[in-house]
Amino acid sequence: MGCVVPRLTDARKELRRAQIAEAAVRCFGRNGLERTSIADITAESGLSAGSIYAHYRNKAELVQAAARAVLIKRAKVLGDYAASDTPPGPDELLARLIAAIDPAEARVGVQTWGEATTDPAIRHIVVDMTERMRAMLHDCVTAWLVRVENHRPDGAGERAAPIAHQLMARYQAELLYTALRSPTEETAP
Amino acid sequence: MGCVVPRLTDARKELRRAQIAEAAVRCFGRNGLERTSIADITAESGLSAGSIYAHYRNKAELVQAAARAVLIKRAKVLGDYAASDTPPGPDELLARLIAAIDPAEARVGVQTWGEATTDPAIRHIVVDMTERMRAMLHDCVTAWLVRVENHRPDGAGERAAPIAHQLMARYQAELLYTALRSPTEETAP
DNA sequence: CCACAAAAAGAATGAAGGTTCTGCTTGCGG
DNA sequence: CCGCAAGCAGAACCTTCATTCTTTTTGTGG
Repeated sequence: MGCVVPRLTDARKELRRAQIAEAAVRCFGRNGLERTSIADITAESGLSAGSIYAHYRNKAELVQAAARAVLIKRAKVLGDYAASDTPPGPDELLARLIAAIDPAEARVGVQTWGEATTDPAIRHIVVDMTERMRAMLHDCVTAWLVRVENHRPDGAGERAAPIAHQLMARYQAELLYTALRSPTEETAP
Repeated sequence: MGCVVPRLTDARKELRRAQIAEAAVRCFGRNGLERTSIADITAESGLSAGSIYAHYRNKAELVQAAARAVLIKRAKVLGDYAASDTPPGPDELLARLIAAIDPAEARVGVQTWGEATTDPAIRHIVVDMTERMRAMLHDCVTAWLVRVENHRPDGAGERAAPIAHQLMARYQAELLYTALRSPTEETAP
């Protein structure tokens, strides 16, 4: 008895989902969340509409997946610095984060902000990841404070908060500027 | 001979355009740029579809008008402080600007950022207004520098630039947070 | 007052695109 | 090797608007 077999292993399934999500991110970055049709993603991913709907219930879920993918990738960059044993100072940290911004992903990121203003699911994702990133920034700054200013670990946390807040603001502003700079022209020799 | 007469005077026409644009801003703030149909604006403004199309060539133009309206209003608030003869310091200035943020308009503002990533017309409006606001911020800070630090006017401009840049970043971040905070619930006693 | 054209209303149109449906393909347990 | 269900492709469907067209209203110059 029992099922004859599920055809795609979980890992394969996740791979397909990722493949679709990545194609979606490229499309979104090029044409925007709403101006991207399923047909566009179909063309970009090489899969068919039916296949896409086998992996995502609807377009909204795809948008959420794309948003998550972009934000997670961004958080990962920050995580590397946070885990580093030689934490860079705030300005240096910001500079590195800015240098790591990918224009296409910045565009999708800003688009998700717009979407988050009305879509609760997206908003949750954005707010959640923003808080997570600010926490990592906070950890980073705290570590730096302890190293450079020889702060006691307990006092450093409090001092780090406004700095982390400001870093986040400046980083987000830079994301916005990057997204607005050269939105279409990118394939120049 | 000659035309019998144009029925609406220019002032009246401009009033209608504003009426429509304001209704559009309300709708956009509630449901987002793309999820707002002409029918929605029809209901909100009390006018008919035909009438709207008599004042705006298409929806894209309406979106542009809404974006302009929101940004101009924002710039006006800043302009008042810039024109003031007792310029507030950067932190005070920022606090006042933040206090003047209207949640609904913040939402539309953020939505236009998202749209600007792919729509050249909107991008132009957003970039243009952003630069204008930064310039006003710069003037504000310069005036304050001259007053408080007794800077020579020539040196003050250079010193003001990074401060204005940072203020802008923090202001925009605050706009984003406001837009993400309580996006739907607003009509509570 | 009248006539006339602008302006408004609202139904009609048509296209676009998300979702579903119908078979064909395929890889794996037996 | 065989068969079956999952994957997949792609056409079909159907809703949802943006936009246009037709008709009615309205305000003003003469």
